[in-house]
Amino acid sequence: MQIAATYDPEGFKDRGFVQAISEEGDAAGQPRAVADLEAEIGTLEAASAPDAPDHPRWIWPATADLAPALLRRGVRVDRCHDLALTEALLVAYEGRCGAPRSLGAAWARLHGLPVPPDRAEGTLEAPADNPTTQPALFEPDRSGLPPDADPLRAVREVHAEQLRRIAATEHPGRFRLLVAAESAAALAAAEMAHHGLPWRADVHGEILAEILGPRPVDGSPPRAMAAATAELAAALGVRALNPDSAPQVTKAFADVGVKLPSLRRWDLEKIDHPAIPLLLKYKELSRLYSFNGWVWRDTWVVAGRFRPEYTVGGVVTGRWAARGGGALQIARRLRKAVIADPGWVFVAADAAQLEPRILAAMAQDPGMAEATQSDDMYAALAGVFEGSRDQAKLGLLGAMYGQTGGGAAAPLALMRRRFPKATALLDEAAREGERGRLVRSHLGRTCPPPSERWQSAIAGDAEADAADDSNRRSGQVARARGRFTRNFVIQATAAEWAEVLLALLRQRLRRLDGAQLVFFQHDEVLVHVPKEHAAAAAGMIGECAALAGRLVFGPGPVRFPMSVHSVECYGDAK
DNA sequence: GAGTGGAGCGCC
DNA sequence: AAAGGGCGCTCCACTC
Repeated sequence: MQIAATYDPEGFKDRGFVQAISEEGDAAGQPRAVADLEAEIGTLEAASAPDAPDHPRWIWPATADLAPALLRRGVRVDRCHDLALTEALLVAYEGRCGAPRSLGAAWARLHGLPVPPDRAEGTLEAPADNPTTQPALFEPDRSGLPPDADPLRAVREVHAEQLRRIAATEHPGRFRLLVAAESAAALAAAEMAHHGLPWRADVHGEILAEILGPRPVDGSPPRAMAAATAELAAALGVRALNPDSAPQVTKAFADVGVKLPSLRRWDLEKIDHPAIPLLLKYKELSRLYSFNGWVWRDTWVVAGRFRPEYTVGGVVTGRWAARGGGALQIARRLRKAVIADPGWVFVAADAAQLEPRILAAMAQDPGMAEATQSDDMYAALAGVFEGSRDQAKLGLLGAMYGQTGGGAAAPLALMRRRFPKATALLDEAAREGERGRLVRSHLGRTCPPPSERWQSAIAGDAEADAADDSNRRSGQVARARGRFTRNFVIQATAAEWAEVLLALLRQRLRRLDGAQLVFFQHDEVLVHVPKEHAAAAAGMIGECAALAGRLVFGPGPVRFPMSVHSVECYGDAK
């Protein structure tokens, strides 16, 4: 059963409307005003089992606006159709990537009215002392609907129109799966933000103290950083130096006769001078201090949980973005602070070599598909690449990233010869990009059109006097676009496979009392679960990975193995 | 003093 | 001759 649901944009926070609608998107019941929309949703969710045929699928403006409030009240929703996320997928498919996606925008487009811009998402505030703080009585309305519009009717109309547009895509079944997975992912993201990632502030503090020294009381740099700065200055023969200042560092090295091509670690490591290791040491310490130091811990770890906010579809390729605390860049050495509650464990799973497997499945390349039978594709292909696993990895990754030169040249040539179908798929995507065309993932997520810079570089090509220079530049811009589209088809399809996996896993984990999804990072998932359920959760992850492969690509030979570990500490997972 | 852009790092 | 995709975050330098 599908139920349209929306807050009353005019009313108190909790007021809203619901109405049953048919599979085709038509009204199938009377609209009802309810005094407490969240309670109403909870009641209807609880009225039937999740796998019952009449269990609700909520058609609503935006999961990100509704799900947090529902979770605060203990309401867990099973399925939804997120109109804003779907609208974003559809406008991108139709070549208008980035067009406003709110319910109000979609409704205005439908009626030929001026389209309001999306309301900027508020910047994420550091969490308050009490993470369950009640929201304000009036929530700002983000729907973008004009005040005189009937919100329920807008939901109904936009939904019906979206169903029509989905049916008009080249592969409607695939697109429907994409919409379902994206909507389920939004529910999962809200749940993860609600649960938070277990984080031991005391263990974090021990790591910092060990590496940086005691916490400074006055905002001065910690002991180890001050020492590294002093040693660096001494080695360069200067009295004082700010190692974070590129001009100062460049000049100090120049004064001792060393020309630095850049301050990147990669470039610095090639230079033989006693001050270089000191500079690298400083950069390492400084990164920890400024990015994940005491200030970070005190800001983001509240009541034993790290609570970032995830943005589903926040990246053009369909990967999630995260705001707050750099959630998708948790440094490896800090994962020691991610420790399960007493009696609980993490079941940590990551998809092994996901992107080459995605390529094998998309391209239906028999040689690559054969290699996916192994848990280590690169090792399985070493024979093809003159016995070297490293060369196999270089060839596969280089082909997907658009690398051409350097050490990758030889393995890329082998890749081209031995896996022609896979190479052809990538080359085709790159060619389309270089011509300014759009490319799509397997399920239909579509890349943005070329930037203005790209357009003007190509256009400027014809007019420029210095034709050589201009040609070279426009060629560079076109090739950069080609590398983007080449990678897009793989990264975007990998992201949708991962979202399908997440959607399946989220459903299945309901059977395990207490199990919580607490972290998701592109191809990796962390489940926090009572110890006695760890084996069951691990089994579910493997099953869901295999099922995700069949749902996205249909039956086929490509394997998607997961590497799964039950650990008390995330740092022990790999 | 606030805002912007680039450099650089580290996660996938 | 060389030519690697996506992000978030922090720093500095620079501009207004």
